[in-house]
Amino acid sequence: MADRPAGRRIPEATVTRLPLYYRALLECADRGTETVSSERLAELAGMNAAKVRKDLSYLGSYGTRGVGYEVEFLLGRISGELGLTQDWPVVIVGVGNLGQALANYHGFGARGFRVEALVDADPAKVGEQVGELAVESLDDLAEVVAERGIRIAIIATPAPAAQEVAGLLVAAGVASILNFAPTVVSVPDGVSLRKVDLATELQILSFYQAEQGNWSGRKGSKRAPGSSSPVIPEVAS
Amino acid sequence: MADRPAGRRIPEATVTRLPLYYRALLECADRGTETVSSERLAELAGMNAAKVRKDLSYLGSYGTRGVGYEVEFLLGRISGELGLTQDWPVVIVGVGNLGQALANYHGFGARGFRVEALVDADPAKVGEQVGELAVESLDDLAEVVAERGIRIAIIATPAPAAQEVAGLLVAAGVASILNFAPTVVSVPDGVSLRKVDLATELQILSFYQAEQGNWSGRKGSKRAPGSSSPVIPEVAS
DNA sequence: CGGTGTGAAGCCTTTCACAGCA
DNA sequence: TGCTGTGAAAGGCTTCACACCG
Repeated sequence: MADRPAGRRIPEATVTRLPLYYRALLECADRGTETVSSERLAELAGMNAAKVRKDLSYLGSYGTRGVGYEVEFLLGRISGELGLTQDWPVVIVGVGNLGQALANYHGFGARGFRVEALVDADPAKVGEQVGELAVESLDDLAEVVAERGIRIAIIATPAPAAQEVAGLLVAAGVASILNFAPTVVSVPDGVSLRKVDLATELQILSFYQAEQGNWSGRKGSKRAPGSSSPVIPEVAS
Repeated sequence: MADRPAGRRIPEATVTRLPLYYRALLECADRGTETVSSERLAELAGMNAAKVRKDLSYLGSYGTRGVGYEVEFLLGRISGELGLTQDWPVVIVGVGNLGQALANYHGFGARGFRVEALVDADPAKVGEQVGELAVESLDDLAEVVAERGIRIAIIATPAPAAQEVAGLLVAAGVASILNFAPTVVSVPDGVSLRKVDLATELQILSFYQAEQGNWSGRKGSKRAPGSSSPVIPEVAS
């Protein structure tokens, strides 16, 4: 949050890139670098310098001409904007292959997210231990979400269950959902939804693969989208 | 492939949506529906009708005015375009939590991709059985890729190994890479690269979450963003 | 000088709206 | 009449290029 230049809205495309800058800046900090130029930052984030400057300008004018950006300061600025100054408790719904892998993925904790609960509809799975957590019942979802103040959820169920689970999550007070189930899920206004679809990503690659016979200089797929969204995503060079 | 209207290039944004239409059409086919209107298809794919028509028009004019699109025909058209008429053998490099989950994920097989090999740099993991496959050594990567005609790879290694693995893959002849490692990877021109970054996705959600105090009608992010796909257009290990 | 900050231009994507065909 | 196909308009994103400042 903090005091971004009044009335300035950060474009969606920029928002999806802030985490990349954040990661790049963390690397700089680890190495003890104190300032970075937009060019260097672009290199670390797989971007180009003009885009970096434009993006950062939405946060305010925090660079020093002739020098660059202060790493620590910018880190604070971005983590504030991304809401990473606090730890977000997260619930994962669906404890299959993917759900378990996500539960054991330590990249979340390192980035301000704490997997606080695992939930599954299958009674056979309830009670099972996964890492530090015991799987809880879908019936207790509302309670779990409310008690632990959870606002962010990950859906890792099979496709047919996803929409129903999303409904339960929203009813329980979750405001942001990351959906891994390969199906369309809709949520009411005011709830954020992003999706990650593994098979879809491969199919997109397959398109360019198939196209390669008559290749004619198209850039692979810098992703960005999105898809990333994500996909965006985002380099082929 | 096939005879798309000569000289017509399919925009990147459209390409990322073709898999969604494909999935929606498969649902229609399952239900025995023979034709769909752009409106219905939009609903099933979480899109709007105008966009669907525009997107499909890049494949050629295959709808019937006053009626809609023939499901079977369009399925054939899209799967041809996406190169799904053949099965693509895929190699997964990095058999940690995520790599294993991906190896066991049956959504790939259902969509024209066959996980044909698992590779890891850790000698302790080599030989280990994961599902139907035995883990092979990174040292044998080039051989594995060449012998099985692999063109598509998934990187599910820790971040520090990703760039090196990408290099090995490209050298071995892989032309499309899906990167789950949370780091920037660069590849030469002509090689397609997409990325899925789990922590990044959560951070984007976190942004909108943090923003909610001063919410003012921005759509959370129904992905497109991207996402990535997006659904994101996304995971890491 | 070197590197930021930013108008302006250009490109891509989405949306609109309606002509045209089954 | 109903729904596609598509020009045209609108909006957003990226790139350019340079004024400005430390």
